[in-house]
Amino acid sequence: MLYIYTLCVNKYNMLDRNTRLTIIKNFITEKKIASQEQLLLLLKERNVHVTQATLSRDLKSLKVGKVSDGNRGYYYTLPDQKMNKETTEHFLEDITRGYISLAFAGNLAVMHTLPGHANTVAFALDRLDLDEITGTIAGDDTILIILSDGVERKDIVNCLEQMIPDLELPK
Amino acid sequence: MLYIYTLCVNKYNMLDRNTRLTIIKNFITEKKIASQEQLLLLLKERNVHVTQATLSRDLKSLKVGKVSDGNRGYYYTLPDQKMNKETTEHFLEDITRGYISLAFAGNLAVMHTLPGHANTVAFALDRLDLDEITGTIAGDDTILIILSDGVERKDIVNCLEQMIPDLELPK
DNA sequence: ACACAAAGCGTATAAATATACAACATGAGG
DNA sequence: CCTCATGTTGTATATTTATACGCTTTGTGT
Repeated sequence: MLYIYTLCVNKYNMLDRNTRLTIIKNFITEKKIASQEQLLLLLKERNVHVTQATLSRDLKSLKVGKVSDGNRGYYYTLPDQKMNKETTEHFLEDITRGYISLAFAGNLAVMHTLPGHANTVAFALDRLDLDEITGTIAGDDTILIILSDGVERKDIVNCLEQMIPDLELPK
Repeated sequence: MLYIYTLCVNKYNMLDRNTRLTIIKNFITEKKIASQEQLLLLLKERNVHVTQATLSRDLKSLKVGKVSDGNRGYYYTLPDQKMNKETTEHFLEDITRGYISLAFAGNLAVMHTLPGHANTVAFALDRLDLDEITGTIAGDDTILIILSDGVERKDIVNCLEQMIPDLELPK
């Protein structure tokens, strides 16, 4: 992951707010951050100097939550973006966000997703209305994709690859 | 929803801790609770008298998180019970606890479980990361298991038998 | 250029949450 | 019965997070 941010500063040496929010989002996605103080230090390492008060406001505006790590700790999380926008672009984003892997068995395809994302991804696949896909069934993190008659593995891989070049698809 | 709790109190008039935790879980499930103070009042209405300190400890032990409501507010949430312990031993226990039977159809396997256990068992099967299994889809008491290419029925039976000798598997 | 409104920030402080500590309760072993 | 180890709680306090207030910046209309 590469962080890109402008170095534009005003006379008060403040980084642009949106840039800071982006950096914060990246930190929260990548690391398990337990407190604003910890985040403050991480930002300081990146030469982003703000106070705890600003951070508190930033987190609220990002709608960041705090959840258990399963043991004794807590860490910040970004909210699930289950937006209701109904555009192809949005569906592709949903797929990209949840996708982990794709495999085949017989005439079925099995897509693994992040936990809880299967529904969102399957919904997106349905709404894309692809000829190659007859239907999908979603569990929690697995989607069964029923391929249309005569559709080969490479067809569906090509189809997905064309729409979302970033996906790590099977050969 | 009916709340059931014992009225057993000791000489310090304290309700049983587990009972209180159950009541708290119910509240958190049903309502959007934004602070410990609010929860304190709700409990008081049910004649459960504790201090904020105890509540803080209760929430931590329940691994309760706090997430955005999408607007300006935050509310408590219980963690997904799926992501708890992540050890092979634990997964095998989950399978043993829920397993009822296994059957085959084509290149698919169908596992029956105790009602409500399918998700837990399927999650465990997934996380064991077996070569023989391409994916699973869980309903309430049934799991569809998609076998990997070239895997025979006896392969999957052997595999499960080796890991969990106690299971009653098909001959 | 000027006035005004809106947004962003830091300081100081308030509000919310966590915890150190000591008291009491409970259960196991002697 | 006693003693020790463990667990639960309240009080008081520490830590963490949110916000009121005043200042600076930026944009907009005149």
